[in-house]
Amino acid sequence: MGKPAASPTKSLTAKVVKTRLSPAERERQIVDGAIAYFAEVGFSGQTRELSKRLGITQPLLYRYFSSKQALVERVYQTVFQGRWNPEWIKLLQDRTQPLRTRLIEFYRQYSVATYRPDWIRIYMYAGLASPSLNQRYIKLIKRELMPVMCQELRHYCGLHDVPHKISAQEMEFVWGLHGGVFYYAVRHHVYHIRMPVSFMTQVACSVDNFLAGSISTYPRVVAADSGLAKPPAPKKRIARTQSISAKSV
Amino acid sequence: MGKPAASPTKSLTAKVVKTRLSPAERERQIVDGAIAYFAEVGFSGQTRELSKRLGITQPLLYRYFSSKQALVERVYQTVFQGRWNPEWIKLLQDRTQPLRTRLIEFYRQYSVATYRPDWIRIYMYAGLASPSLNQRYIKLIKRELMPVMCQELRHYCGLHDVPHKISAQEMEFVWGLHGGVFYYAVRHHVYHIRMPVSFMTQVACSVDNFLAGSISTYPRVVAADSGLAKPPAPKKRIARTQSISAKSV
DNA sequence: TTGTTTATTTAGCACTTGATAATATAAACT
DNA sequence: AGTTTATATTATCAAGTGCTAAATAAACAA
Repeated sequence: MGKPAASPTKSLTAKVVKTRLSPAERERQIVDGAIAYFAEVGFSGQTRELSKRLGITQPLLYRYFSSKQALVERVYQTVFQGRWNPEWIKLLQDRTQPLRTRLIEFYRQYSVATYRPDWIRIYMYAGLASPSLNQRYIKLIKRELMPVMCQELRHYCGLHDVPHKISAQEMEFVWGLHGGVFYYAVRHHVYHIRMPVSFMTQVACSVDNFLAGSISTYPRVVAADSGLAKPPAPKKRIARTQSISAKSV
Repeated sequence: MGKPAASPTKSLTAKVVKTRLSPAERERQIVDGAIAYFAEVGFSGQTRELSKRLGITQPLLYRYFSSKQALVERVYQTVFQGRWNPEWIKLLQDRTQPLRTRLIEFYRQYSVATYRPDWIRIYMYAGLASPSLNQRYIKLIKRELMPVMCQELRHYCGLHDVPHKISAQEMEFVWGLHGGVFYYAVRHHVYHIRMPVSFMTQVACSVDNFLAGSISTYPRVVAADSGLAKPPAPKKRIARTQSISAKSV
């Protein structure tokens, strides 16, 4: 069975007790290990290497998951699911606090839930392999988070009685902040850039700048939408957009 | 040799003219194909499938590249190299134009060079597989682009005679804008999200908000750094940083 | 103890995949 | 046309890879 080279003197300590786990426990262990492993090497990682890291044999994986694909999808599901906390909406809508405070606190909590190496890496691997899951996640953000942020931003900017629905331009306006914060996390956790400014310091700074600018910028965005969202009749001149010197290069 | 099923009547048209390319041309063709292929499926893509797409046999790849790894590195090199145009610095420093105009024009040109599916996807695959290349690229941005943007931003905010060097906090401030713009491109080209607001419209909007906020925010960032960048003598109280209500959730 | 159940391992199949050597063949040069 | 040169293909290897069936051993019940 074992390698004949193993000296018998070690047999006392070498007799590794292979405990049999309950199916539920073993399954959880496999999923956890798979998350860590696939986050590290991507979904083209091998089942043998995964099993090795788990300290089990490779065929055992197939007792719990019918195929590698099934395991991968379980990893997807586990990672993407339950990352959204509905409490965040209430937090953002709590107007007893300044919006600045709410946004900063939101990003603090949001980052704890999602901006960690495992999540971000699997998020990126998944997005590259097949973007449908990311699309769904982004749709969640777009549906749950963005309208609330826009609503609070309208209030913050004194736009109290804007009749029309929140527009795509307004959403995109907020995505600007959101994307900047996200990319900080990517540089940090995926590219392993040394970040001289802490995440929360940077969030505070970004939020400050975002809000300070919004006072003058956001009303224009809100106003622009109502009329310009759909084709606003081709009244304007043609050469309107940027025709900045094409001199260079 | 061939499949016996092939009817001889087809031999006239079926005789595909396999043109022999010059080594330089063939090599270029392989690299181009490899960029497109690896951008699509990642670097775990197979050499057989790549050769199939190129319309050549798989061993032919090994006449031009000693190993798959060599080809991959050539792809890295080709994609990452020569994306940076030094003219952009001059463009950004041309104070005969408003900073807003310069920033928008910069992002127009920058996006043409880098925010395309191939580049972004390979950038992300590379970053996940081994971040060293991305680190080098980000270092380039940090060294060439960020200081210039910060300098122009100082000028824009009327901070004419700031003695000290541009700080990490200032750089990070600009990364906020840069990251937001980048993430737009990721959502668009990697996650294939339908973007209802065009890239340039969104860039203009982000730049506007960034600049509008900077007037009040950036001076504080610049000032904060000079003293606080390095450990500023432990004079201050301890519980200084964020102590935002930890009440929720 | 003995038997039953089932988690876990051993052994191995079928296929893929990077890589190589031998061979064929198109172009270049007498 | 005949010879040479180097491009391109065919055939194939060895290691890796997802997956399966049978053997083994731990837990539990009689």
